[in-house]
Amino acid sequence: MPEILEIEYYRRAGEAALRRPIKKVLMPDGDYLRGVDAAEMRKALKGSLFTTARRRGKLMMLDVDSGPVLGLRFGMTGRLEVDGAGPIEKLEYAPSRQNPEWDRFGVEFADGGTMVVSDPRRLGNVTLDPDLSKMGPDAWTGSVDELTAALGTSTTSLKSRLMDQARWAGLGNLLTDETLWRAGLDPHRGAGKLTKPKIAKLHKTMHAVLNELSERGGSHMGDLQEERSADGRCPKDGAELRREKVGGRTTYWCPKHQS
DNA sequence: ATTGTGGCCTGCCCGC
DNA sequence: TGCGGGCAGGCCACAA
Repeated sequence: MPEILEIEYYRRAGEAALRRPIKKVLMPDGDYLRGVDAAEMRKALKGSLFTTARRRGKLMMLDVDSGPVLGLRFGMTGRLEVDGAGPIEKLEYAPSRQNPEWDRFGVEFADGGTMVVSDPRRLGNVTLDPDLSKMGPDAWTGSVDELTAALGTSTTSLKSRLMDQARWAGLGNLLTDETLWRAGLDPHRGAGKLTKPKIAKLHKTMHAVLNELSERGGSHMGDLQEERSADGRCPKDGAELRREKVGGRTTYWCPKHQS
């Protein structure tokens, strides 16, 4: 489920996990660790505490006072729970009922509380010292110039470029569709073919989407969302929405006003 | 290098 | 009610 907005909710929730000594590292699913084994992870966290909760794109990071950085990626169905509660949100596709079997990683604090990553589909992962060099600017804070650079002269579709985390980090399928729909841009349009004013509009629209949907409660709260189904119609002009794969992802868009 | 594709996993929903 | 197919908000390895 999570895109940049949800990861930001998790980051905020993660602030409740700061400055609490870690008593135990919970690793019920060894495969959930990437590039680090259970012993190394335990060594890095046990007896230490988190000092900062950060985020870049869809990557959440918790700085550990002893030096390492814990990286959390949530995949499509991951969620973070601190002291048994997740941030308030509606889970559209992820199972809404919690199941302890889906706990993949966590820590138990000396005070008895916990921070747990639950991920039914196991597409997320946990790392130490995540490599940020292959990640683009954060979509929420990136500038117009950075967006322009991210689009570059690429001939790939605008949609797939916006979702390329190595160029522009944070947008997922829903936020991209909502943004392009509001900006009146055809998702198939060549990424590197936008005029300067179009890029400026895209940037402005994207920020409006992020700020607005963040307040509404998440990536699934877009104006387009409820029409994301068979026979969906454009909320702007009533045209029948197209549903097709763009950049490998199911895409809804309005052929009447997106060009 | 860049771009497209398939696959990873599992749960859920819909139609039969 | 049960079953099978298709779907899923992400990301990575791989091939062309």
